[in-house]
Amino acid sequence: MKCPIAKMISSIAPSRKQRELAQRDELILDAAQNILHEQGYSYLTMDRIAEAVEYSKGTIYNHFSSKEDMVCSLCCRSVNSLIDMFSRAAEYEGSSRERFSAIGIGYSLYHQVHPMAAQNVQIIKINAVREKISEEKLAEMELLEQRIIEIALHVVNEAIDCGELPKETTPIANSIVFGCWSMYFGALILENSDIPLEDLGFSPAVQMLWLNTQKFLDGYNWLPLSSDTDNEAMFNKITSDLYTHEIELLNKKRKKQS
Amino acid sequence: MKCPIAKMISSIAPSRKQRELAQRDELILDAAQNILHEQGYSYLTMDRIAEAVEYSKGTIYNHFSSKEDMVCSLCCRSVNSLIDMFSRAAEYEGSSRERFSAIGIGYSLYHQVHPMAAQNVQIIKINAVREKISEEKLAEMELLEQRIIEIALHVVNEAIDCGELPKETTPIANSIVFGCWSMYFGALILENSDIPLEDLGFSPAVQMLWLNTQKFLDGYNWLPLSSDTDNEAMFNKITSDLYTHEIELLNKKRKKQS
DNA sequence: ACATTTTTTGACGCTTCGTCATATTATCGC
DNA sequence: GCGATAATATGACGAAGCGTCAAAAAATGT
Repeated sequence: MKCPIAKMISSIAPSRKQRELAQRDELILDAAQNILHEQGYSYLTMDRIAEAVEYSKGTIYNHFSSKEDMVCSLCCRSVNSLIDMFSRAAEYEGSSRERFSAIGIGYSLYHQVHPMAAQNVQIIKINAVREKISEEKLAEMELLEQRIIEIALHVVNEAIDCGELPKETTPIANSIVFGCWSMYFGALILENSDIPLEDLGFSPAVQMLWLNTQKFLDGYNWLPLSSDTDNEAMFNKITSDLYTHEIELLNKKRKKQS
Repeated sequence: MKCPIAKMISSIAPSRKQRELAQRDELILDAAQNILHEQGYSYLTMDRIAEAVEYSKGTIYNHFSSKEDMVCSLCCRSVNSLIDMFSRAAEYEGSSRERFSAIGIGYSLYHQVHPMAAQNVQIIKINAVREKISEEKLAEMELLEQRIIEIALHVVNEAIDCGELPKETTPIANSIVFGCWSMYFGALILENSDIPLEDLGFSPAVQMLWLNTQKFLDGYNWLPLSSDTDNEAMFNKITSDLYTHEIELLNKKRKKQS
């Protein structure tokens, strides 16, 4: 439960020592991420991390109160990256609907490049795991989640304000964000677990996700409707305008695999 | 890895011994479910289960090759219950859209009554957990999943056949089923993990889920559109026509809690 | 140069999983 | 019924991993 170092880092004036510690935080997280990536979650143990960073286990525990705490920190890094991507998407020049769609594409893309990030999120959503994460880390996570929701919500509200998304009797902004969040999150997990979706007759998840998002937004009458749009062109334009970097990484990955 | 008894049960002629063993299977699962329900997943250990059923640990391992295998079996039971509910929903008299909506309501309802079932599903979707489940059990699970998807898919195809759901250039039946599956599954997990959705400004998940499903189906132009329907009345009618039993259980649960 | 505080270390205790040699029970031929 | 053989049950045990803490080492202050 105790984790003396972590608390120090969060103070305002970053002394040399504090910087060093923050740096080691990252070092440890990098090592963990590596192990996770190369060998999978079952192989991730505190002893192995300690060995990888060449510090003792005790020192690791000065940075992270538990293994779960560490995985949660990895998730925080992921969400931070997502916040970056979402922010870019939210400022994309184009219709409000394009901006919102861009967020979805970003989410898909990020998790294609970092499949193991998805696993981590999945893991820390389990209550039995959550109860082992420190209060502070959970609070940090919640804050980040709040921020990322805010970004999506903001685009929806812009759409309502400019009339591209009709106001209804019930407040819908939250429902739309929640709907997409759950849809993308659910698809991610289903895609990521070894269930052979293709054997069950499904197309690639990303493709269905794109179609479903458009239909979902159509259902809310978010203009312009997908029937008035060349969706494939829109997808490609957004991707190349916003996410060239991610596409490059993805291609590199695919080359490596083959 | 070995689990001699389990294999015997699956043979065709059910002798007295085999019936006894199948019964003990259930006994163990019930005990596990109980512990899970009362004390949570972290408290679920093989020793405790053994103690609860008054058999030794070795005997438990004759029935289930691992703890994860057992949780997966619990999930199989859940999916079987869901298949029952879905089948009822698929035969509901009413429009195809009502039948499909009824499936969604069933899913929501089931997991409201059995929140811990959701946790189990969540857990066995994690790859690090999956790799500890026996091949046979995973195959069983996949078969059940296939059957349940089939039910939903069938309703969609009926809708296409009778013209209530317009055919499009791309095949959409799978996308619709996958879209709902991921949306419900994702919402379930988000709702179930201790994230305070309400603090983030969200309404109850079930409510949003219902709205979002309707909008989603509207997007696909599945007739009759929700704008031409009294959705609340429809929700209530389906619930009382099909799920009185579940509603009763839910009310009992609520009474207990207060 | 010494004292005090901070940080690091890894051996240790504890929990849990899953196994396997042994004990117990059931089955069957006679 | 009875002894032999097969099937099943048992729980002590080894292995692995988490998290702790007293003691060692390093840093800091005087």
